[in-house]
Amino acid sequence: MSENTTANKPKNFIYEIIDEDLKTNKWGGKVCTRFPPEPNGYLHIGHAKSICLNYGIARDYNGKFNLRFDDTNPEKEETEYVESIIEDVNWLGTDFGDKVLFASDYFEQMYLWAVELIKKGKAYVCDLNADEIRASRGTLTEPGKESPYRNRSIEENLNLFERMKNGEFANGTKTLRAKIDMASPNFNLRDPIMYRIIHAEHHRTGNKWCIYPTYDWAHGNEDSIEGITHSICTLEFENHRPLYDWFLDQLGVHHPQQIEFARLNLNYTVMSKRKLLQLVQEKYVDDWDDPRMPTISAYKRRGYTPEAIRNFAEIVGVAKRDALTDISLLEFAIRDDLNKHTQRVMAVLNPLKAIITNYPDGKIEELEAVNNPEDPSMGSRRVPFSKEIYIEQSDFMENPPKGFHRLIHGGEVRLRYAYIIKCDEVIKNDNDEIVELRCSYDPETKSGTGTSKKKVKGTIHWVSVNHAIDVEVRLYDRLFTVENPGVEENWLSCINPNSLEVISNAKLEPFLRNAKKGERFQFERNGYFCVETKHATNDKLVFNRTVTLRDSWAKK
RNA sequence: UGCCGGGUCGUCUAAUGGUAGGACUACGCCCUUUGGAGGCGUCUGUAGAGGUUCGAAUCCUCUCCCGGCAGCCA
Repeated sequence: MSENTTANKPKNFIYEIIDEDLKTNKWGGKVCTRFPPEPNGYLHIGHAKSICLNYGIARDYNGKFNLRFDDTNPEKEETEYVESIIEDVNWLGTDFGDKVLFASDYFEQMYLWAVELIKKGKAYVCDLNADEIRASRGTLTEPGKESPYRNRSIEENLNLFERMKNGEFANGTKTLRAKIDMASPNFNLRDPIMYRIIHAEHHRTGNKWCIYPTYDWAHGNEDSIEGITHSICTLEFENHRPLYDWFLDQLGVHHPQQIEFARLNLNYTVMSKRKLLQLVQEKYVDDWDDPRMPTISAYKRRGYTPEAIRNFAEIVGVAKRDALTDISLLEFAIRDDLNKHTQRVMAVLNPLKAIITNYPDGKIEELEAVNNPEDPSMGSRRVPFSKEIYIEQSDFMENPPKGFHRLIHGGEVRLRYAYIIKCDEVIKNDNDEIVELRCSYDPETKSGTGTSKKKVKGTIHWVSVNHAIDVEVRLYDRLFTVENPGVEENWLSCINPNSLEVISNAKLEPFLRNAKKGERFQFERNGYFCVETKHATNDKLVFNRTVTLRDSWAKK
């Protein structure tokens, strides 16, 4: 619980607030944070930032971190979402104690507190309908008008509120409102609604309740009940803080400090749950975990690691200014992690057959290949080499541009872990398409022998034809063609039509035959890939491309 | 035209009256049996105008720009 636990970390303004609180003993040395999702959709990378922030604070200060579902609206919430959220929060590696918490477990307490406010003359039952309330709220420049029901007696309010709870009234016919100030420049203080009548089945409380607390009334109560010290939320709640404070002050209960920070926005994607839901419902993507989505489950399926996500959260930092973060920061985080930890392997995505004419028929050599040059402890493997191999179509050019380091007609290139070969002949079909290469190899140039005097500019990967396994590979690109689709009037028209490319006949070295679902590899010179966990058949392995390798040649 | 926030390299983020720094990106060089990784280097920034001060990104004033707020959503 000391400051030096964070002494070597870069501090954001929230850490500074907490340091100061510890110094002044504001909370008796306690630090308690929470992540309070509404179970109305899947978690996305922006939520991951919030989770990392809140959990990171609890961890760094030896405090406590709660996972609490803000399930106050039965019409939008589902158990499926609760389950996915728990899974994602776990996957990120947070420790939220021995149980998951729910706002719905506090409904009784909140009801009692509402009664208390009525008794203090601070809340009243209002018979205005939604339209009438909107009409009387005023505008940006004009104050609102007080409800004609604002000055009901405490007894009448108590009676009416109980009858609301008992289900005597239809949806929308009555609300419980806080009696604050209809002339406040802050709309949130113009007699905000605390309870609305919703006759709907709640995913946890069933039909026990037909009145449900609004966010404004519920949220501070939830934080208070759990003993939260720092209630961290995003900027759009800044205007709600005075109300958060007002409720807690009226109640005289534990009063956490609300602190707002700027939510994460990533370019070339959308981050609103509403939009993500629409992408799913209208089938622009597979599902919430479609690898093109910015959801946690999608990143997981695509091959991202929790470490990379956490590191990304660290890299983007925490501040109050609005930001549109470049996706390259995320890609850096995942490459950085995968580079250090993944097994290298050779895979030819778009095969072109090459026959090494002077290599003996039927001969097979088992060549040694390093598994990970970044980590010698990962050892090496044997890769079969033979007369017929596949190389990448893009590794051969008849009319190469200046600076092309790969195979050309009459030129030489090294086959990774094998020999230097020379292209002697280009075979084409009737359509003038290259269908095969005839090459010759130099036996003196075998990899690792140190006998090669030759120097070639390029090294390309390959797979032995007779040993190759056929796999499907899915290449993903950004889901949108514009940097900030979320602000476009017709954002759906900005969807990238080429965000998914399926390659059904990629060739892999046999080492991968028994790759397990979710396993990650680097396909040398191509990128990082992982075995698909969801839509894959048994007869063929399917790989998802997590991210490409940096490619300083492709950029020209 | 109301209230609340916010403006620092292309992007994200530090500097809390005392040398505007880091990461990413881009570019260049070195190295390399992955055009990967790694190493080195370069470019680019305090929204504007005044003021206070020996000294201002930081404090004051005015201006400009951006975001949020008029759900019985969160």
